[in-house]
Amino acid sequence: MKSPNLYIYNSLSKKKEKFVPIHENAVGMYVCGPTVYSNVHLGNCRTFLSFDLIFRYLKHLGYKVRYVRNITDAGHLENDGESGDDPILKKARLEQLEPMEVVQKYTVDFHTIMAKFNALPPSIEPTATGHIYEQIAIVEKIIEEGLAYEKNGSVYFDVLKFNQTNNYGKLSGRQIEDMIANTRELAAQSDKKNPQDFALWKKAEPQHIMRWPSPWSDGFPGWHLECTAMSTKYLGNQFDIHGGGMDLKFPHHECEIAQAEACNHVSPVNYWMHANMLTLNGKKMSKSTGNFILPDNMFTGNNNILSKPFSPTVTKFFMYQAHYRSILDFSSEALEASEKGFLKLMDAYRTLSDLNTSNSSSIDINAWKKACYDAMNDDFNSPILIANLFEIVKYVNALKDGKETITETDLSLLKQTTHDFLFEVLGLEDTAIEESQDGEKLTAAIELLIQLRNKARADKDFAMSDKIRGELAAKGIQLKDGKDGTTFSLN
RNA sequence: GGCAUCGUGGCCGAGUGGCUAGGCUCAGCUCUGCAAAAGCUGCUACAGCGGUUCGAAUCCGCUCGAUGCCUCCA
Repeated sequence: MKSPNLYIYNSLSKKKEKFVPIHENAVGMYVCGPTVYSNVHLGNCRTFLSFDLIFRYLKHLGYKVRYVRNITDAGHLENDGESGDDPILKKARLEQLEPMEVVQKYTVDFHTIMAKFNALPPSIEPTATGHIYEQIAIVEKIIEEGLAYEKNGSVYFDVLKFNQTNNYGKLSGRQIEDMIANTRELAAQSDKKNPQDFALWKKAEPQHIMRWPSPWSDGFPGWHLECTAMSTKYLGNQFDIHGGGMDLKFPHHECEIAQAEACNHVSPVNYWMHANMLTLNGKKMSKSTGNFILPDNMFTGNNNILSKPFSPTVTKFFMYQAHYRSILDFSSEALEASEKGFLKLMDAYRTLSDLNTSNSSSIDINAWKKACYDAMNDDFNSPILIANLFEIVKYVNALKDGKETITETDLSLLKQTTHDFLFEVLGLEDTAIEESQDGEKLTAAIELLIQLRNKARADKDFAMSDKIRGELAAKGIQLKDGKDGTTFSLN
């Protein structure tokens, strides 16, 4: 493959950097996946769709990508105190299920939703509970390094000691002094030496069902540990890209860096990438506050936020019209605007197949193609890519009107490039054409009505022609009279 | 309170030290039996106040406002 000129914004350096993978032509990428204790909401999906785009584009460039995205199926404590509650256990009690039934139920839901979005499955999707052994080994190593201590069956990471030789806070831009100065007064029951320390292993309370034996106690791993265990296991001590939602930057990713550096004495990740939040009513979507929408409820229209249902592909197109590092606010108006644009774009793409070619091109397709790649090479700038794709709407119309010309070679390049970006890179789906048998029958029936209407129009029987048009419109079938005949669309 | 990000035209949303982002809406026009659809054209914005500069919406400072993190969260 030719070396692409790809630049990635690195959260660690706060700069765009040229992307140079550790191994030529291969990329290791880890993304923090969901905690499966309830249905994924649309905000969660945005992050995974952002990284789906990145995964797809890296593959499109010719990289062999190993994309690891975990499933967090071992609950984390909600609070540091002993009274903390694990969301998976809480949900299990609520729904009267075994914890692993909860996990299974919402893992399936997650996969179903991501499939509806036409997101590619990751190369490896490991679970936290499947890697308890690896996590224990890491805790042992960190203790051996003298950077963790055991207290009452739990093990904590010694942040202050780590910070003497390393830089804790380099990802999130926090100074440990500030953190100490701003420590809130906690109830004093903690086993930690310092409030900044975080748990590597927690001893299970008697009522805690999810527990595993360890050298320190029957318990469960700390909530930053699984990602370190699974990323290093499948990608090595150092790998190219680590991604996740912006809200995981601190403390989760900061702690991952500390754990990995404590174990392996090297910085684990070359490029840290953070996808920004999807907001609703100007606030982050969040399960705990109830400010969220479930994907299925927007696909069906069963919600009181949106004016109508929106398909997964339109939703995705809407998201990709904003850059992954920008906050995106979710509203019915914005979705509707995206939907109209999307349909227009798809229409133009389809028309590409019906164009006439000439001996010369008046449009510089290679320059246009380069602009598309330049956009994506600039930190995966999908809004610019989409703006470029909208150019084909103008091309198609100008070519149809004979105002521009194109050679057969250029037209096929245009078609191929558009196809690649639309379907391979953005992973969109053309929903207009339902290739079902029912669809064919419906099409045949409507075309018959179109013929009858055109006959009526030719006979100046406008009462009849308007009746056909009106009745079909009432059924959600819109007729569109064009120069080359009448087509229809289903609303 | 601390750390960080952001504030762009009616709406959404890119980007940049000097050159039209793009989409949607709206208006006018073309087409049409009429309408819709489609197409064309038009609508020139960067929170406020200072500073740097030949030139800033883009860099710097301050003010105001919003959001995220600091407790589980994509």
